[in-house]
Formats: sequence, structure tokens, C-alpha cells
Amino acid sequence: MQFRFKIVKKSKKSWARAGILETPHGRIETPAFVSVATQASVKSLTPEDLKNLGAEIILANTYHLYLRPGADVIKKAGGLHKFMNWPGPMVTDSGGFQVFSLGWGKVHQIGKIGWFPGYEEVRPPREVGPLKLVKITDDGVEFTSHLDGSKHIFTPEKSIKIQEDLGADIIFAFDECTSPLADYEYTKKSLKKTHNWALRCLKVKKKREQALFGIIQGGEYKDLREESTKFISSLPFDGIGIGGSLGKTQKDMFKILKWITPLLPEEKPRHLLGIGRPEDLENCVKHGMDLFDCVWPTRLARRGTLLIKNGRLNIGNSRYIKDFHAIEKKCGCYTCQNFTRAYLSHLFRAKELLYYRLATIHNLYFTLGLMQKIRKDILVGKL
RNA sequence: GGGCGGUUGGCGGAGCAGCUAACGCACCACACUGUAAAUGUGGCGACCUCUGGUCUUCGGGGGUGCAAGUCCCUCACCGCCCA
Repeated sequence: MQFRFKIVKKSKKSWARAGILETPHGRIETPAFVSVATQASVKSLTPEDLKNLGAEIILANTYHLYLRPGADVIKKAGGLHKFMNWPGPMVTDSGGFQVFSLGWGKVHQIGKIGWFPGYEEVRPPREVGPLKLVKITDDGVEFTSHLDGSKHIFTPEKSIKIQEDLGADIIFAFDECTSPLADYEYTKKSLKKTHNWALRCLKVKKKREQALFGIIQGGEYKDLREESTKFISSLPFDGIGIGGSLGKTQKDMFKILKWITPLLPEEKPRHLLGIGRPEDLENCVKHGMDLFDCVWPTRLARRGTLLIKNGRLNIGNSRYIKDFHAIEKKCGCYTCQNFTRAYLSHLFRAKELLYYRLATIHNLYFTLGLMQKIRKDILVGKL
């Protein structure tokens, strides 16, 4: 099966669409949530767990797997699918997010949407700043490994080469994910670089069976977002990623998507990188997004926050010690069908490994179920 | 009976005259959006007019000193050794 994207239904009420994405390792229904398996593992889960949860597609990370165990190891294993025994569709991120997370993100202790009072005046310098683990040049990025301090140069060419060795169905162009703190000048310069890198990625990509997605940057600046959308859309990418800073609040994110979506080619799948809180997903779909990947459900699960219909439940709170109900009464997940909050509370406090699995199962089930509902709503014309 | 060592907040454990009784664990909250993350931040004696302030506390009692968890005396308890 070759890579193909087909729109099944377009909403009349919004930019939402339901589609089918075909890849060499199977087809998925969109809109879809891509579970994050950074180091070739959705933390605490087996591929079988994922299948039981209804996960159709996962995302692994070039940077992490390049550092450990090494792209050569995975290539020798027969590719990522075989290496981790995941037979379904798979995406790899290019390492572009690490340019941010190990760079400005680490220095300013900020996430890609985050914002804290007092940060208004903190702005990265125009040129390469005092970043600890990342050195950005026009040619590429020198990473200082967060594992052992060794130096590694990533260029667009190298990222693509690694991603070809890993062998995911969808790969991403190497980019610089910009920080919510990046000012206009920095973002503009960075954008030029990312666009140049996008061309270089297209040029060196050889494997036909892999789809390559370009990434739109431009931060929270309208003209830059529009410029980037037009530029990336004009290139022969198989799909479009929307990356970078999406502002400081959820409101900003929707504002930015409103600039972008009307300029996107309709026939290509759109992947909104790194977004995936339950309260974001439906609205992003309405803004024309097809694919989402996010550590939210899995990370929060591990840290004691369980997703429920009306928000969140922090299983670490003392009130759950003797709460013998399921996390959520009507939830159909394995965890809710078989275990109580009291038990999860105990496992969490005792740091029992089973906690991580049960909690992750619940949060992923919740998120994947939400996406299924959203898709259904598009198909019946409700959304 | 004698000698030596010890007793610090729920637990472990620094401090051995002077400034906020360090630090860890446990506990109580909060945060987290292309995973540096089973992580991070704050709180954890009491009270109040709570962005601050007042008082209290290092086994009990007494003493010396401007100042004591810290030095001295004494009692209690714990441990080890001797008889």
C-alpha cells in the first residue's frame, strides 16, 4: 500500500474533515491521535496494549533513537516496525522539536505553548544565544547529547537519512521549533532557515515508500505564518505539519490556525504537531486539522493526572485513598473495568510499575475515544 | 553497681555557642501540549489583622553566658562494655 490521503467527508459547519490515510503499514481514519513513542515505546505499554486501545498510529523520535540505540542498530533490526514489533503506521519526528526543547525551552523552562507571568520581557537574542545543549547555525544544529554530553551535528540531510534508516511511514522535515518567547526578528530569521531546510529535506529524500511532511513555522506572527503556509504548501510534500509556537494560550492557538487553514491545500493531510489536550482536540479539528500527536495523555498519566469527562483527577490526592469507584464510571477501558481509584492511588503512592501502565491505558483510551467521537460527529454532520 | 556513647520536627539525619535547625524520606497541593521528564515547583511547629507579622521548639529540670540544640549540673530513657 502506498501513501494516500482521501477525504471522506467535509463539514459544512467548519473546516473539519474526516478522511482515510493509507500507508505501507496500514490505513488510519482521520482525524486521528498519534500516540507518542519517543524512544520506540509508548511508555509502559506493549504494542498489544496499543492495539487493544484502538491506537492506529504512533510517533517515535529521530533524535532519541539516533542517540540510543543508534539508527544503525534499528536499520540492522529491519527498521523501527520490526525493532519494536509495531506492525502499524508510524511517524518519526525529525529532531526539530529538540532544537527547541533542549535549547530555548530548557533555558527558559518553558513549553511550546506555555507562558508564565514575568516572562514578557525575556526574549531570546537575535543571534545564537547562550543555549546549553544546542547550537543553531544556518547549516544545521549541533546538539550536546542530554545523555552523555557528546556532540552531534544534525542537518536536514542527516535527519532525513536517519529517518530513512528508521523507516517510519511518515517522516518530518527538519525544522526549528520556535519558542513562545521568540520575538519577531528571531522568528523571521528562524523561518528562513526552516524553509531552506525544507528544500534540502525534499532534495535528499530518496525512499518512495515514506511520506515526507513539511513543517509550517512562523510563531505567533501573522505575516510569517501566512508566508510559511504558502511556502510549505507550494512544495511537493506529502502532508503538512503545523509546528512551532502556537502562542501563549489556547486562544492564541486558534487565532493562529485561523490564519493558516484557509491557505492550506485541501488534499494534503495536516498534522498539528504536539497538540493533544482533550480540551484542544475538537476545536483544532474544526480548524481543519487531521492528525495530532501529544505526550499529554501519557505524561500526565504517569504523573498522577487522570483524564475524566469533566476535567482531570489527580490520583495522588489524599481523597482517593479510600475511593472504591472506578476512575470514571462509564469508561470502557481495561483499567476502569477492573480497578478502583483506591487501588490506583495505592499503586501511585507506592510507585508500583503497574500504576504507570494502568494510568496510561486510561488516559490514552480517553483521548483515542474522544477522537473517535469527533470523527463520528463529522461523519453525521454534527461537527 | 561502674565506665563510655547517645536522645534534634511523622521517620532518618546535619548542626556542637551567635543570623532562617541543613538535607533526605514520608505527607499536602499545584504544574505539565512534535518526552531532557515514573519529572518539576511550592508547602510541611502554632497562631494572627496572612505579599507580612507574633510566638514556640532540639528527652525533663536547673545553671553559666550579652547570647545555649550546642557548655556545666542533675534526672529519665536507649545502646555498648566491665563487674
